[in-house]
Amino acid sequence: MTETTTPKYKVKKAPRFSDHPEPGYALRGRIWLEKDGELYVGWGRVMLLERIDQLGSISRAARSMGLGYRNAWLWVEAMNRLAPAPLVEKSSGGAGGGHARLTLAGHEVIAEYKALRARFQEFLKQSA
Amino acid sequence: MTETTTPKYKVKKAPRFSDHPEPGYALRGRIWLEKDGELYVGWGRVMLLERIDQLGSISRAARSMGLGYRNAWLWVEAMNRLAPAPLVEKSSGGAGGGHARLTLAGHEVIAEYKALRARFQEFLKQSA
DNA sequence: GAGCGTTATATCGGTCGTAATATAACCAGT
DNA sequence: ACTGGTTATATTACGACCGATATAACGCTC
Repeated sequence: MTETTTPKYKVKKAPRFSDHPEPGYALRGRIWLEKDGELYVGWGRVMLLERIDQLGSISRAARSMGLGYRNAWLWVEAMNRLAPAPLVEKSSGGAGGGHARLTLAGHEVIAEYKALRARFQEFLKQSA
Repeated sequence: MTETTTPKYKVKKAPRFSDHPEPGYALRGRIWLEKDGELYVGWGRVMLLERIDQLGSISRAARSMGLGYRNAWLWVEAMNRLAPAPLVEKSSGGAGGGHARLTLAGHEVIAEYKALRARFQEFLKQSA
């Protein structure tokens, strides 16, 4: 008999951002900010904010990072709702169809999170 | 008209372990160990190892922490496979139906991860 | 060898998040 | 007015993970 090597169980997954599946053992981790237990800012959202800042629109930012527009829009919506002041200023219609720009608060959040993340990466490296 | 307040979108989630949904802003995070990009040890798995050590069986450990036996078994299987040496020693049949015990390596992994986690908690507190 | 509780394994169904798709609203330019 | 690309929103479909369930294998005890 051909004994089709029983496929066992599959365990893999495909995380969304910044995965460097190195060989051997590795210490990995994630950090994020919550507001009242709800996700406020994480790495993906910060990347989105940066792209919006660079490209001027949610849809372009989403496309550029392989993210669906729907999700991108939901994320922006959530961040604006959870932040003390909106991070992204949106407008539909008009020249070019519309646009989205970062507010000062948006830029600040990017800077804060990236600084935090840098310290965290350092922590992971130290602890490895 | 009664205008049934459009339910909008839902965003909530229900993480598995150690969640303390505090009000206001909070820095949260998770760390885990991977082997070749696959999850090796995380908080849930360490909890499982501890329960196995205390209760002497996978099924009792699983029940005690509201985890399905299937998952508990899969986790143990994965950990044993990914570890340099098995963390859990299993045997079926016999007195009591069978049992599972931690190896020395199992105890070491628990200690290592918990120490790491403690440092991480400290990091989160400092960075908040 | 019958019983028992555990390990071991397969299968089905629900749930949840995301992808894909579709469509409307918007509005400065022309 | 019409155009064009974006924001805004709903709907559907799909795939992964988990819970529940079922059943076999195991081996000590009686």
